[in-house]
Amino acid sequence: MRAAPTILHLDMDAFYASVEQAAKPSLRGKAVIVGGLGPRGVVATASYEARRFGVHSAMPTAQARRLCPNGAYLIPRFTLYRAVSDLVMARLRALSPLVEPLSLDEAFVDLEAGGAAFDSAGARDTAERLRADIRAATGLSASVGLAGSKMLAKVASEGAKPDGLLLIEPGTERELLAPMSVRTLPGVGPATGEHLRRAGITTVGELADAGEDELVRMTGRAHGVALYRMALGLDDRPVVAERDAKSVSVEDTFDVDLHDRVRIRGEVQRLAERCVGRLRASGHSGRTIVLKVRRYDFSTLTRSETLRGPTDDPAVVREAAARLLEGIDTTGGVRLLGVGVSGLADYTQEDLFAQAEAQAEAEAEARAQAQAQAPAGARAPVGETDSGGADVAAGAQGPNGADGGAGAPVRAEAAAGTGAADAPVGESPQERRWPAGTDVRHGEYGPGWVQGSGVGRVTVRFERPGSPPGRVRTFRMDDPELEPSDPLPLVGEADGEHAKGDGEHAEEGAGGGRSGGGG
DNA sequence: TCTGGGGTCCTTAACCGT
DNA sequence: TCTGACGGTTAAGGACCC
Repeated sequence: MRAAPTILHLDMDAFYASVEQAAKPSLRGKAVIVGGLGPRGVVATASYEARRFGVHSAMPTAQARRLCPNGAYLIPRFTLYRAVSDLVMARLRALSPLVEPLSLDEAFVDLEAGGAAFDSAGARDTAERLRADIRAATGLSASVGLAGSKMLAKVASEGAKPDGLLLIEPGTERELLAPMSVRTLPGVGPATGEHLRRAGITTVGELADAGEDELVRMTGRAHGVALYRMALGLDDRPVVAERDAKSVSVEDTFDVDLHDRVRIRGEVQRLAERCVGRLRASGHSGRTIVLKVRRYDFSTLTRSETLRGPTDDPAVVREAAARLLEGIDTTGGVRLLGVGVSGLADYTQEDLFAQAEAQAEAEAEARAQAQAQAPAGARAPVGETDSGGADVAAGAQGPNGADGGAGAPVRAEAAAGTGAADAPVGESPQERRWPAGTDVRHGEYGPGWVQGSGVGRVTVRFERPGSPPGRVRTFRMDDPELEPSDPLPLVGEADGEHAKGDGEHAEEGAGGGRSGGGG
């Protein structure tokens, strides 16, 4: 009674980069790198064309530019990726109620639970239809792994990439795994891999031979047991739809290290506000406030404080974060700051009033106890919770249209300035930023995207998902005809229209993608 | 120009109460 | 009363994943 290979793992190929290529016809077949573009940015996703140059995720963008100077470097556009992801996940949910998303571009599906397949042939069939379906809906390719467990399905999809399908027949898993590197197992990263290598273990087969006791001794209880089972191909974790979030956090890495204590305090306050904004948006409150500080030498400290009860009051989180910061030595400089909240409860707006009260009282310890106990029944009208009103407004200044902020955290001061009145920057007031990859619309030329900018100019390529590669034009940064716009759907109202296939050599357009003023 | 951002889970240590 | 074992909670750090 071995399990039929009806656990499916789906992995979209080079997802962010593929979406960009689908959205920007001139980039198809070109090296595309999506990630942070600042001096400390890293690559989130590289297209397969870029990987041929040795570029891969998690590599510093600066290094990627050295390896692949002619690639197109773009900031991530999460709103668009999320929209595409929703289309894909909807396809999966049509197959089974048991869909477990791992990220925007990956998910497990229990086909048997949905009645979509009960044996190898059925699973293969379903998976091929799914891949075709996803391609039709999004224009993107996906790789699929099928096996009797999550771990093996994932190993299979890895082997299927790109644009493939691989099914591991029950009974063959041990032989299949044995020669593979220990690093192919989920949970074995650089540290554990190196640890095992020093013990002379490099393959999954050797891992299995080592035995459970030995592995537990080497890597600890939980890890060792899991490792041994995986090495044998054993994995009975179920596919679970809907898992609750356990924490919410935000962090920013700065272009240059921060030294000024006042500035550092200010940034922590901003991060606390942002964090609470996200916390509330998710309908949660939380009990433990965490401050994260990465110093100039990359050493990372965290400090946390657990409150008496959960809160979603920005003032409370700000103050806790400020307190935690006071205990940290920042001489030498700070490269990253972060604020998080964990110990989540799904308290929502009604509890705000009670929370604020409880916290105000928190200093007076004895009474706080009584407060926490108070029934949540005292639901205050939202309008009355003064603090509530205030931070709703504060939260509202963030999501100003595009979520572009995600791409350029480091320039937060400038970027946040778009909607906020708080920009203290006196000079160059109308200076707009046009990060590479941004969607724009021009009054005369229509939709396009920013290919690069610098020295007061911005270069835009006018094309859209359904169109042939478009042509490039350069404008002044403050051109009134030019404005940011929302992304267009990848597949949709096929704008049939003018299919003017003029030559307009799109070639070498990618080269222009470099945004740096360097050129 | 070294090394993002958002998470999860595990381990260890300290501390408290039984 | 002293001591030890043990469990739960909190805090800090680390590994890992996409």
